[in-house]
Amino acid sequence: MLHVAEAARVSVATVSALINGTATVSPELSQRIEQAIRDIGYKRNAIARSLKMGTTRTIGLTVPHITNPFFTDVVSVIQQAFDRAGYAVMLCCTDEDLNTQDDQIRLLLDRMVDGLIVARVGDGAILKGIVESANVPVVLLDRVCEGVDTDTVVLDNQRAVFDAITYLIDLGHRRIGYITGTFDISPMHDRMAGYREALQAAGLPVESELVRFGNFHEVDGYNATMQLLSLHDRPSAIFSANNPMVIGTMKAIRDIGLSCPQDISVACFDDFPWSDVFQPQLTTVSQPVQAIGEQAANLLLDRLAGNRDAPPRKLTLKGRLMIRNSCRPLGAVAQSVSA
Amino acid sequence: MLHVAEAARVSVATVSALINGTATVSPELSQRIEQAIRDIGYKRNAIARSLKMGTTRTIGLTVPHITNPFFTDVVSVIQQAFDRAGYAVMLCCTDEDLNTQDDQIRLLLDRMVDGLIVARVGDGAILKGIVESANVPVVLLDRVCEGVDTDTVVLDNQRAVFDAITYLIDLGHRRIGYITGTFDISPMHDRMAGYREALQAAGLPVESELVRFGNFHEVDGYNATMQLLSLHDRPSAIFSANNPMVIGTMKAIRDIGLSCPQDISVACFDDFPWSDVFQPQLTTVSQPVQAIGEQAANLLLDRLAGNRDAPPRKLTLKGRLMIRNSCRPLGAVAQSVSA
DNA sequence: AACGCTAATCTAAACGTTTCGATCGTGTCA
DNA sequence: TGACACGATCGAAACGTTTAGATTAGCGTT
Repeated sequence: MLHVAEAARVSVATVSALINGTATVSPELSQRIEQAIRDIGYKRNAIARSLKMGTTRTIGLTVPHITNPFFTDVVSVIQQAFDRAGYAVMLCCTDEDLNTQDDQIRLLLDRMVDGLIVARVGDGAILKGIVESANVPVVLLDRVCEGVDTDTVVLDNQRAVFDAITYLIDLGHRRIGYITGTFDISPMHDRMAGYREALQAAGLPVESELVRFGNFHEVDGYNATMQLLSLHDRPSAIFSANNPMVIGTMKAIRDIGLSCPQDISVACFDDFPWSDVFQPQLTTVSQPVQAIGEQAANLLLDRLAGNRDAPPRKLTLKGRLMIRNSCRPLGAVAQSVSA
Repeated sequence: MLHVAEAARVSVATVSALINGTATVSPELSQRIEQAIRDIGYKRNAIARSLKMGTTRTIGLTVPHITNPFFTDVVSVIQQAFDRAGYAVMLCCTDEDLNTQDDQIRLLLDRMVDGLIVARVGDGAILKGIVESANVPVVLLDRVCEGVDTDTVVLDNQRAVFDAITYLIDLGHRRIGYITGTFDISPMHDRMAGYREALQAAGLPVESELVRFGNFHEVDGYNATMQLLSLHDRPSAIFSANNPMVIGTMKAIRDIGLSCPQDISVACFDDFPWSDVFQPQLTTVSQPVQAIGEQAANLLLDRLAGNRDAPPRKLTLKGRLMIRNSCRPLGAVAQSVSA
């Protein structure tokens, strides 16, 4: 900018005024300056600007795994929304690891991000600290965090799983295996509550041998399913509480020589774009990813636009059960298949 | 830092020296400073540091669509690699749009990213300018760019498609539909060359009615497939040159009342994690995503480590044909199926 | 003619670091 | 004992912007 100013024989203040439109500058100087900018190929340095202005027009986004299609889609929507608003987004993947998450949030804050969207991991003690020291607005995505009172957008997980399990019960299933991630994040907790609630509403027992834990990855779903299928009295249906794990479930079913839905019914949380067209067509709980991403972006953009003092807004969206053909009715139909 | 210095009754220079270990500072001052840092909760401002140092420890990464599983995986690998190295990554999605890409690259450069990894779009004129003005190292991913001479990691696309098409020909297919994206990006061009080469090697004609263009999205694959299937003499196999489009292909096959592989064989570029387990199990060309991401990251990290003057390095990796059950042999087997 | 008002422009401080060169004790050696 | 080197510390400039406040010129009023 100094060079531009010299070339145009004006002060840097005038150049700045012209670029930002913060003051009127005469036509002749404007022209000289614009010419100089072109000649030199000047580009404003956003870092210097950020330092002075105290804002980077960059936000931080952390998710557990970008390869989980749910997060892929949400990240994509959020990225687009901020792109439109002229913000850059720094993406971090925490790999479901609390320390990694802490490091990454620190890294983002050091870089003076203007805001944070976090699909958190772990118990959120650090998050609490950040939200309370309250220099940047934070919106929590997909996962609430007790004790952290800030903008949030989540799904009504309990209701969604309740509906899915009730659907299985209505089909005649009585022993329904349930594969979950660890309970330190709210969705897993709430989804489990939906499972319990549905069983209880139907007067069925909640049997602990039917509930298996995994660490969110395909391989965990595989192992959990293997355990379920080798039970003495094996379940007739399996519900997987996240979608990378359901791939493992299907592989386990195949490897053990069974088939879905003939021998065992399967449903899971989170939809796949290809579910409609490959067999078995999975019955899933579909999250409104577009809305989730947009709402999260809007909440944050609103804070960034200056609306800092409004009380925390908590949005809860509804999931939708997508009934396809991976779950079969038990009873009458069972005979016809085994015949 | 000023506050820390005051609280510890030292100069800012000493605080800086301690934090960065750039000079020895006596035990007693060290202790006072560390105490002050803890008391105040001081965090070094990375923006100010970047301004002074001329480096942000941030890189820019642009891809066409993060929802394309290939890019999802590559982004994930790259993100991890830079995370390990203490770099942040700014992610941009260009949506296969040249102007968007230009804007985003400018945005990244304004923010003084230390380097750029680009899966480009369009003809790359801007890219050429950037690479030539040469203040930041650029590595090209997945897509080369003629006239731009810089580090690159790509697949041997022609060979990979040659192998896939040859496989179909060996199965007895003679009319093989081919769905491609536009030729302004190198992989589409090279993959088409592989298709041509395979047909010619087998003495088969390249018929233009069998080649359909789409804009990389599922819906484009759908439309292209519809056209292919309504040809007077329809193809017995379809190869899709990217993987979002193959979902559209499968939907079109379903909607038109045919089934794969009984009525029509399908193969595509890029693998899916679930291909093994859902029916039909797609035969695909699998790219070594892990290696691609790591190599790209390594090339850039090497430049960032100071190795600026080495001549551009061009890496070409090999794809792998994953034969599953979505393509069936023509001839003898055909009868037994239709019986 | 002196005055005030407005519009255009400039000067200089500030943002929070890093780093060069200067300063100041202290101990060592001739 | 004076000179000197050395280690520890500090002062201040610099990175490239923004912006408050000062300055200047032009012009209409009284």
